[in-house]
Amino acid sequence: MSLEPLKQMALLGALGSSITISSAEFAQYLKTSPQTASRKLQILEQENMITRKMLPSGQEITITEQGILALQKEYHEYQQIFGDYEEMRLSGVVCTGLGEGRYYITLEGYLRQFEQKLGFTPYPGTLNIELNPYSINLRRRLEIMNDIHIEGFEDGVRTFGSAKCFKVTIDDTGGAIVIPNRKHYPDNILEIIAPVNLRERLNVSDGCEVEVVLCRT
Amino acid sequence: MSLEPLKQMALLGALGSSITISSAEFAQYLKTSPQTASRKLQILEQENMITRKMLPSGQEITITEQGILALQKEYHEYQQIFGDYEEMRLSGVVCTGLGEGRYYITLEGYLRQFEQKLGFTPYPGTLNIELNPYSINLRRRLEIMNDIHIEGFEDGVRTFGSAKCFKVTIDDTGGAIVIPNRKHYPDNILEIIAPVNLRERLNVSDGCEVEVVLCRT
DNA sequence: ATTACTAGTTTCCGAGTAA
DNA sequence: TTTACTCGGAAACTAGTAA
Repeated sequence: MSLEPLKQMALLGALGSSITISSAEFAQYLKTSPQTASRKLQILEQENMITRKMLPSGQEITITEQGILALQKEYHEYQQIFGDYEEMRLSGVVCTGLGEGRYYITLEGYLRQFEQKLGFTPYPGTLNIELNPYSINLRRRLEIMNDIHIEGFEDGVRTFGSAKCFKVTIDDTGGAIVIPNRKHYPDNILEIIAPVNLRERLNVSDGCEVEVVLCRT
Repeated sequence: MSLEPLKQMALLGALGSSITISSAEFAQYLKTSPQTASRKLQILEQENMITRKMLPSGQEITITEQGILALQKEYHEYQQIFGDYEEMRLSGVVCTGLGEGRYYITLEGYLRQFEQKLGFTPYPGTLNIELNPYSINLRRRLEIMNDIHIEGFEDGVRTFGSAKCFKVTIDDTGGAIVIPNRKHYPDNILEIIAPVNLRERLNVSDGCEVEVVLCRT
C-alpha cells in the first residue's frame, strides 16, 4: 500500500472537498501512464481510501476518513523525524524496575516539589516502560527540552540528585515522566508517576503495550 | 525512488548521528525480507542517500545531506496538506494581466496605505503569476489567514474596494501579494507588488517559473 | 552471525483495445 | 474524449547459496 497517490490527491485539494480529475491528468502528477493512474485510483477505492463518482469528463474523488487517517499517520512520522510536533508519543511495554522509584518518590524532599510543580501527589510507585527503538530515539530529545526541574537536596546523611519531569497523559490519565539527572541513566526506560496506581487504572501488567503522550508546552 | 526505507532510518535516529543495524533487523522495520532490506540499503547508498561502513555485526549508517533534503521535501508536502507550516510556497508561471494593477497601485488612497503597512513604495506595476494546481489549492488558505488589510475609499466619483496583502519574498526580494476583496476574483492568479520592477530584478518574462515564499506571522 | 549474489516466482507497468 | 480490460515485458521480491 503506497501512500504516494493519496498524497498527491491531498495536495490537489481533495482533503476539504471533492475534486474532479481524469486518470490522464492524475497520471501527470504521479509521473506515470494513464493506465497506471487509473489502476491506482481503483486500488485506492478498494482500500477505502477514496470514494469515486464517475462522470463523463473524469471522476469526482473524495478522500475518506480512513484516507485522512493514513495521511496523518505518515505526517506524524515525519513530524517525529524533524521534531516539529505539538505532541510526542512514546510507546513501549510495561516492565518491572528495581523498586527504587517507590522509595525516592516518598521522600519528603521530592514529594513537596512534585505536589507544587506537577499539581498532584504521586502514588508511591513508578510505572516503568521499556521503550521501543523509535521511542528511545524520541526520548533523547527530552534531554534538551524545557523540563519541570526537580531540585536535589540533602538530609544530612546523603545527597539526593535533581531530576527532570515532563507532564504526560496515558490513556486520559494525567501523570509525569521522571528522569533522574545522573550519568549512565538508561535511555530505554521511562519512569512514570501519577496520582493513581497506573497498573490498576490502565489494567496492565509486565509486557503490555502502553503509550504516553507528551504535550509540548 | 521510494523514501520509505530512508524514512525508517531517520525514525531509528540516523539523522543526528549514525546508527548501527543489520539488514535482518532493518527488514523488520520495513516489514520485508532481509534480502530486500539489504538491497534497499545498497540502493540508498547508490543514490547517495546514505553512507555505509561495514562492520562484522552489521553496518554503520549515516544519512547524507542529500538524504536529509529528500526527507525534508516530503515532510514539506505533508505540511502543505495539513497546513502546519511556517512558510507557504506558491509557484507558477509569469503572465500578463490586464494592466489594471498599475493603475490601482498608483492611486493616492492605496499608495499611502502600502507605504505605511508594507513599508515600501511599490513599483507602478504588478507581477502576475498563473499558479499551478497545487498552489491554487494553497492560495485558498490565504482567504482565512491573517492579512494586512488595505482599506477601500472613495474619491467622490467612484468607490475603490478594500484588499488583502501578504508579505512575501521572491528570490530574496521583498514584496507583497495583493488580493482585491471582490467576488469572482480569479483564484489561479497571484498579483505581486514590490519596491522594484520584479520582471527586471528577477529577469523573467511570460512563461517563466517563479516561486513566492510567504512567511506566516 | 553477517552481506550479497543467483535463480525462480510474483508483482507491476504500460501499450493496445474495447466499451 | 473517458474508464478499464488484456497481455507481454520489465522490475521487484524471496529462497537458497557462497563468502
